[in-house]
Amino acid sequence: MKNKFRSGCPIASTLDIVGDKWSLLIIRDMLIKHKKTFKEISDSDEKIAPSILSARLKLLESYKLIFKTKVPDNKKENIYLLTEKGIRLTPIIIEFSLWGDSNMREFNEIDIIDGLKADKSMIIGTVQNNYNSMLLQFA
Amino acid sequence: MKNKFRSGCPIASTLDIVGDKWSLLIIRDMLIKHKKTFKEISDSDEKIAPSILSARLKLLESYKLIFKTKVPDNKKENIYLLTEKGIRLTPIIIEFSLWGDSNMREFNEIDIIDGLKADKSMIIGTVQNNYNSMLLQFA
DNA sequence: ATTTTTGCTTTCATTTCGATAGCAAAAATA
DNA sequence: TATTTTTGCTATCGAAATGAAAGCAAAAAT
Repeated sequence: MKNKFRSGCPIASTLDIVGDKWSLLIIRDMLIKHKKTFKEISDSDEKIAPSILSARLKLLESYKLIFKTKVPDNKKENIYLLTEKGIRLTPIIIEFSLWGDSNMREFNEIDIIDGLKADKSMIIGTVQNNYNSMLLQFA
Repeated sequence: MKNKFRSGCPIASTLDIVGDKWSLLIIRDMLIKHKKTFKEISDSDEKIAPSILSARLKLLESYKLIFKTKVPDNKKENIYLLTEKGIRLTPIIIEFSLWGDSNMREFNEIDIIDGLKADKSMIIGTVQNNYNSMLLQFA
């Protein structure tokens, strides 16, 4: 894996990893919808192609935003879970959600998301707590 | 301009506009470094190609994140400024900065950014206030 | 009057994307 | 046990985006 970082700027470096059209949607599905398998993530509204999903999962794993595991009773199915690093993307996801909700209605019909009017840090806390609770069954 | 939105999800819709490797870096330069001309933005650490910068500025303008103006004593130079919609991206930019600062040091040497330890909403407020103050000279 | 700067556009090679098909191993079903 | 279905991918290939370099006209500076 060659060095793909354009500069030492933390914003640019973050964009170098998740600055594409798909990575943050994969994270969204994992973090908010608790999707865990290739199949589940494939079945999103936005129809990600398997070749892209495969490549993104590998990349996200290489930067330790996600990790791969299995459950004892299924030898085939991979379970993809967010690491701490990945879970810490929650504030970014929530800010994207809030910005789209407030600023894109002029150009696209935006879904109403329940609870988006609540206090920001509470939303972030809730999302992270819910994910961590779900994680316990794999610990 | 064809409809390029993949779904009604606010996160996906935001990604459809600024979900590429360059748009948020252009916004960063405008918002934080107060860059205003094609030349100034071209001279970033990350060396954006003029063809890409040109295309991005047009796109950001079409979605009303930025607007173009001129100063009376220079007929050539375009001045690019952030709109309200654009300025409202501040929380996203700050979260990218914080996440990169905390999570990417393992993979890239990340610049130390002054004042990033301060209270999040204070940082956001300061960045936005500074930008708005600068804007006054064009009002 | 000449040179330099600015804000682009054009060109074209390279890279990435993305739709579709395919496939082997495992799981489910008969 | 045999067959079918599901899962988690990989391969292929045309289309789109990226990016390096050159070019260029209008304006500004000298």
